[in-house]
Amino acid sequence: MTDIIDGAALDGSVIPSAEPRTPPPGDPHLILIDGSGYIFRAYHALPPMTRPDGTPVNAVFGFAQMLEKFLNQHSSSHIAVVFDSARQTFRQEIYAAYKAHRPEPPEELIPQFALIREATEAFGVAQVELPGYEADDLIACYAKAFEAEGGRVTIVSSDKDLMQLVRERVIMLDPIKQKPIREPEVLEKFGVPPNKVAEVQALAGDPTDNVPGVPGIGIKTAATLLTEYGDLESLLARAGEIKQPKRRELLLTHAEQARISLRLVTLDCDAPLPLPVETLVARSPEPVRLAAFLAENNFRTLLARLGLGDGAPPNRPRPVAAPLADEPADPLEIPFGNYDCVTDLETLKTWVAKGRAAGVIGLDTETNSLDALAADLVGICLAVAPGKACYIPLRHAGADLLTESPAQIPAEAAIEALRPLLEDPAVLKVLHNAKYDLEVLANPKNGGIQVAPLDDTMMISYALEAGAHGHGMDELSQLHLRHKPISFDEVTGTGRARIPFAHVPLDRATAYAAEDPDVTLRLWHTLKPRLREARALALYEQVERRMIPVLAAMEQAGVKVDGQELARIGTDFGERLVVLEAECHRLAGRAFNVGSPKQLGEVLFDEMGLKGGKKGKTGAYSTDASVLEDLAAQGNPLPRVVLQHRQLAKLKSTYVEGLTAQIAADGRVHTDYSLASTSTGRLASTEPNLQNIPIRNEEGMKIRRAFVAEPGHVLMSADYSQIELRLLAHLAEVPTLREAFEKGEDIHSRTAAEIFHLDPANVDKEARRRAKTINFGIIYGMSAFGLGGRLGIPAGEARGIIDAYFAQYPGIRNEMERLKDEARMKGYVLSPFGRRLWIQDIGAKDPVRRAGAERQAINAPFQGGAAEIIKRAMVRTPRALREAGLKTRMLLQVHDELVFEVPEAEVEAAGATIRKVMEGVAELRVPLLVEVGQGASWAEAH
DNA sequence: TCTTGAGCGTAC
DNA sequence: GACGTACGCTCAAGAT
Repeated sequence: MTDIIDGAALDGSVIPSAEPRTPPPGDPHLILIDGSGYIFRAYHALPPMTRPDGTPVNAVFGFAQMLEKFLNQHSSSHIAVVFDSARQTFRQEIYAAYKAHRPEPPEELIPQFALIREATEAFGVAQVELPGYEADDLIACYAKAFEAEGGRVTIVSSDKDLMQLVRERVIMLDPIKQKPIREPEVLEKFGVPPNKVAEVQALAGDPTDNVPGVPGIGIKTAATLLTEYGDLESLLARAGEIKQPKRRELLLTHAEQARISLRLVTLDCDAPLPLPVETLVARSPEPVRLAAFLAENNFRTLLARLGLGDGAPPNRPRPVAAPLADEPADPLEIPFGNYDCVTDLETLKTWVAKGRAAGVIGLDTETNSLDALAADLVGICLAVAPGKACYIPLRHAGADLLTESPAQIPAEAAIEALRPLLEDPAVLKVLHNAKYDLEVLANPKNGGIQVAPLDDTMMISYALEAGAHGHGMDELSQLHLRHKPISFDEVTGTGRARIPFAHVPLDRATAYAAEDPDVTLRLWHTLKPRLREARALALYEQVERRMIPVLAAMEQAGVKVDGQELARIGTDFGERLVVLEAECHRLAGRAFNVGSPKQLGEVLFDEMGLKGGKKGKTGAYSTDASVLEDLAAQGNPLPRVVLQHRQLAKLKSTYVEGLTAQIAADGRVHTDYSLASTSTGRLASTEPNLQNIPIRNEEGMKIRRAFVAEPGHVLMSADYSQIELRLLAHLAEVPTLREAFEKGEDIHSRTAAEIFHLDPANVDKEARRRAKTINFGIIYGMSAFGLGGRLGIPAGEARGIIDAYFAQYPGIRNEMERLKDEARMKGYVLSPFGRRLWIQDIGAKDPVRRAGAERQAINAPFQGGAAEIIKRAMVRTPRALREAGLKTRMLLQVHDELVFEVPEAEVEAAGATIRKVMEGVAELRVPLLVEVGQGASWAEAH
């Protein structure tokens, strides 16, 4: 399962270095614009210009003007502008003087670089850069990748260094002379074909880049020599044979310099691709965005030329380099609806062809179940462009038993026709909540399709705006597209009137179903570019997107649960509950429902006269555990019995019965992890929730013993020790806590010694308990009142402890204040790895709500940082296990713990591999420590 | 009869 | 008012 994405989305390079494919229809053509060349020319060609706010913009204006003109004159299926992203590259390591005398860019140009990137995005053109690589290298990489896919490539640049890339399907275009450069032009310039250009340059050198070459040898001589000797190495090897003594001497003396020069001028075409080739697909600019950009920079002539000026549209700008000639320019104006229902194979094939030509498609499935692992595929929907979508019914039935099934393509035939598209490494599939559809389609009964490569708009939204709002498709559609999609309930009805989707008439099914991939594709166009702007692209590509197949595999694997054991526990609990209930009734003097807090409150407070005020806005008595504990301490026996009843009732209903109902035919329980439901980046687990299985007391532990391994296997648990406190020591830079973690000391004892000024040997249990409470309380933003309540001491005394804590650890207080300020200023706080965690209510007038938001702001980075660390471990561990030749499977994640099923023979190797990955996944200022255990059950693995 | 929210308790 | 993040169960009241 993980394999389908691994090679693709993971490193950004979806293009395998396989045989060239048959070119898809529609002439795949990638235009790569050398952004640096454009910038340089724009800057020097135009006199200084500034915006009203004083920002220099002459290069931005020139760049935008040139780009607009170019897009107006050329069109292609794919396009990108490539920028340099480093002064320090591998070339400086080879030869320190490389480009050493290049002056720093002029001061007025520096603030314009960012604006130029904005301009590129505003025109709807992808921009590519990669730290440590020059634009030329990236151009080489993308040319190679696209050519391997059967496409052709045009490089727009006048940089002669790029001429080495010219070949049959790769040409250059000189942007000044508007002249194509093919092999003859290269031959004319260098006297050799393109594949020898680098060697000529290696001999001749290049003063502008400080490439030394061999003194006294120019391009002409170099070409002659290479033609005679074949290649540089042969020439250097046989230099002694050269007749002219001077030339011979020079070559012999400077042979090594020539070799170094060759490495400097040879472009590196094996760099990772920062963006998948598919995302470079040409698209029309969003008029609103483009107009906003042009207006912001006061580019009125361009606004006017594009028909975007004041009182602009109705005159829509013409499509610029649009992939489909008949696509209108503004996605917001393309109507929803009017979708095709595909019921014959010929039509389906045309949709498959359209999808391949588009390179990016929206995809969604319709099924008969929310449970991905159980669902039968009922239909598939595709979108090939905004507004162009279809529904392909596969297993629709008549509305009732008397009505015949509607005509549709036999499911197997349709699936086989779609498989090449859905598995095509050159077609990016965009889904919303991809994990679900991946699992449905991977199921053999639904075709066993391995969808790749993919993007997930839910995860894109989550990477951008966790905590700001939900990430369901309907919500995002209304938020970003101002469109309310047809709801599922509208189509199927609700309650007992609900009909299975397979029975919905095809016209209504199509109107609903095809809208989903249409919305998804439009959301992708809107949201994907924002990842870069929010500095969230790496988070999305390297963590969130990779989690999808990892979690799918974990869900599919499931964990074995001993149903008979659960049944025995349930019987035991049931018998004891009967006794406890009778005892409650006896102590109350009457029968009542012990499970009803309302009735219990009446018994305890109205009838028995115990004291304990009201709570909550409903005015009801609170009867929670802390209240009952207090009452029990007063000497009344009933609360104690109720507490015991509550505990067993909880275990029986939620864990014994709830869990038993979830055991699948394979004897295992398959949870559903949600990837985008928390505000901090944590996962959540549902149906069943396997992240809150009891562990803290003996009765609860019995449940955990029912989680077992297959025969011949053990369960292995690996959990991060004190990860959030380590993050506290890391983020707040607390030297003494760092030292304690480095030495492996007991962190709470160390804290106790420091805040209570005790000799470490004299820290007793109570002091340690208080220190532990405050350590965790800090991470939760706890107040003196809360701490006092927790410790059972007056708030004043708790205040003293907190003051002592902050006096000892001023860095922590500073960090807490900084986080609150950050949230107030920006509306979000940054996690330790840069994720934006949005905080609701931080600007609320209501002080209660605002205080709550401040606690969230304090807690979110710690919780979110820990979540990110374990996610990184999760995307690496399966691969590491595989590469170690192990069959160990990762089954569960519980926030700071991973659970594996390990063949007995692999225990040692798996433990070592897992620990190594988990501990090495982040470099903090304190070490990460992972505790590993194993046993026949989850209880024993701890 | 079904849906919804409160109250409670489980985990990290 | 007072400790962050989740999910699921039962009860009870209100909607259908």
